[in-house]
Amino acid sequence: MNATRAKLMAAAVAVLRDEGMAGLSARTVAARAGVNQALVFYHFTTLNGLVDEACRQTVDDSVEFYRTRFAAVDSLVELLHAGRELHERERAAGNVALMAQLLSGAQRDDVLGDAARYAMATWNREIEVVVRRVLATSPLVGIADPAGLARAVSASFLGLELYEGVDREGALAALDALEQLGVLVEVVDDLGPVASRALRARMRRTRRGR
Amino acid sequence: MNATRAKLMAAAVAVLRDEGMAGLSARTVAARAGVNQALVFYHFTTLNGLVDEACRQTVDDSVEFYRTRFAAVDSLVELLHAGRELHERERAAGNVALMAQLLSGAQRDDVLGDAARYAMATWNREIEVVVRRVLATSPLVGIADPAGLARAVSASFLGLELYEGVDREGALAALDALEQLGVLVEVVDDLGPVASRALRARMRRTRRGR
DNA sequence: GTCTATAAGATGATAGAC
DNA sequence: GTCTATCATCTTATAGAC
Repeated sequence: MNATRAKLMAAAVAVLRDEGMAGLSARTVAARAGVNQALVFYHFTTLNGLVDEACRQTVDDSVEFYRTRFAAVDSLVELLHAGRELHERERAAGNVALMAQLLSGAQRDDVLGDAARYAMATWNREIEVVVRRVLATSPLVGIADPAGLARAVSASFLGLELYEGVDREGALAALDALEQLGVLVEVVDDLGPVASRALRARMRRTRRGR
Repeated sequence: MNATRAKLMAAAVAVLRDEGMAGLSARTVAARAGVNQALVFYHFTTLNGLVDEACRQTVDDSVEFYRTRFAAVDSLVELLHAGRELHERERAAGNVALMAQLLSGAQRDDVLGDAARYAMATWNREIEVVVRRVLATSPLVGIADPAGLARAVSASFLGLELYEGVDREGALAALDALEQLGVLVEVVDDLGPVASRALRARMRRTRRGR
């Protein structure tokens, strides 16, 4: 694979992480890559074309990295631990900030829109498999919706990352509170069969009541 | 109050909602307001100054609108209903999209950063009061953190709104799944005193174990 | 493939007429 | 307060030399 292409894609990701969509231009990216600005258009036709490819590859790499880790998860406790580890690691790598900026820019541009849809779908597909497997042995099976939960989790992480950009302490407090709620689900998960049955009956009733 | 000032502020909010930060410029805002571009700088000194004032006022107005509504909430069931109503209404008004774009732009600009901090703090303050009051009569009192939960809720809504911009169906599925989990908390809330005590003891143990 | 040079246009912001 | 006209700077993108 071409070395300049790779340098430009890495630089595009770096600029989006550090400066956001507002700081992105063919010139800022090229300067970061240490190459000439015209090469952006030679290799990727348009600036958004570069962002598109760069984001897709970043997501593919991340998801690939976690595939084996996810495969080992088969209980809610393990899922909470894996989720925390994933979040810490992705955050440190700046990948969540990257996604947030991509989604933000995607509201206006169709190319970025496709890239954003691809990124979210790739993550959601992976998360949904794990959530589905974990829920299978939980009292919540048949009640909770794995596809919806997977989407809620990834979207919430995005929002938390945006928030962290302006208020780090507040975002950390939010994460702790969510982990707390995760523990609640964990406790429910550990209920005996009688309590489980009662809970499920109660939730079915509440659902119908809405 | 000056009419042109008001028109420019309304136009800035409209542009941010419909086109995002990427579509914002003194010219696009002025065109939308039906006034000359130079007036942005006459009235607000800089473009970000205009965005700053416009966002602050929008947040103040929204929070003010919900203050009486929130004051009537004193149970988890009511909180879930009020939250759903608030979300629908704010989403329809485009205020969540506005916040998401503000937060996105705030990663790079200090003026927008201040505005974003103000907006989040204003919402969080209001939500936290309600969460605290509701938790007071819940088995989760002393376990769940109202300040953290308030921040988690507002940040998650932001992420969901960004996600909805690229995948409407996915975002709606996520919202439904979250409402489902809300029902779970509601069920816990309705436990009798014996079950409550058992749950709290169990959660304390789990917390220490971490 | 990579560079320089440059076109064609958008941007924030200001000066000055009215 | 509002306008026109303008500056300096930045943008994406291309043409053509090497």
